[in-house]
Amino acid sequence: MYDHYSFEDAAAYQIELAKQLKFQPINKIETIAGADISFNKNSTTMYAGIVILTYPGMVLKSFALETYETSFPYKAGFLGFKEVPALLKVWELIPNKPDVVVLDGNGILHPRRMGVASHFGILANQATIGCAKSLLHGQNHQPQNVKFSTAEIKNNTGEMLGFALRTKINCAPVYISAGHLITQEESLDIIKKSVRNYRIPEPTRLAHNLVNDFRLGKLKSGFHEVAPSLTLF
DNA sequence: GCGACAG
DNA sequence: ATCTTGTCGC
Repeated sequence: MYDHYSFEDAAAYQIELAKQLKFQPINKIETIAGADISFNKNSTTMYAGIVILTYPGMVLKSFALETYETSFPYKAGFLGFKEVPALLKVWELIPNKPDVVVLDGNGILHPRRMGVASHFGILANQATIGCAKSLLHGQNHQPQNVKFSTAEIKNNTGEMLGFALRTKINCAPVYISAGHLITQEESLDIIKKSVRNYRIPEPTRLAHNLVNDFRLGKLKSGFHEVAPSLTLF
């Protein structure tokens, strides 16, 4: 899909896509999804997966897995070109779309406001949140070593582009930013409510686990419903 | 030119 | 991202 794009073309395309970004609160959230990619080093095969869980219960309900071929290389600032095409393919397998999707990477916390979460959000016309494990753009003070302590991230212009969030004591923070069709504050709130006992919030953590099992042949492609566990009685 | 650099 | 052993801390 983007295999023939030069980085110069890609940057111009990101600037155009960014003009379509919209930030508004989500009315009601009952389901949240996590999306991620896994691949073997030096391979063009991408193993994409999207998991859907209840919100705020964080109970896994279903998940979709699919492969996609791409030769677009990884380059800081252009992650969407490598991952979004594969994610859009798995996205089609989901019958009932979730209320919001969390991506492993940034939203508008990006030099051209078009991180992988914003990129996917625009193309899928879907509310998205970016949750990165390391900082790509901007600067911030270190949040206190207290659970859910935050620090604003600003760029050299002074624009507030996201938050560093300490999801677990003694662990490095994660970086949250709005992707599309959501606000910065709501993105932060939703991620806080999606954290359990790990540094990585449940949507992205489970997506990462399943996509890795998929790559290792432990799971097959397609849409899967998870048998409801009877917590009752 | 120098340093930074999601996954 | 993936590969990969030991090691530090709760």
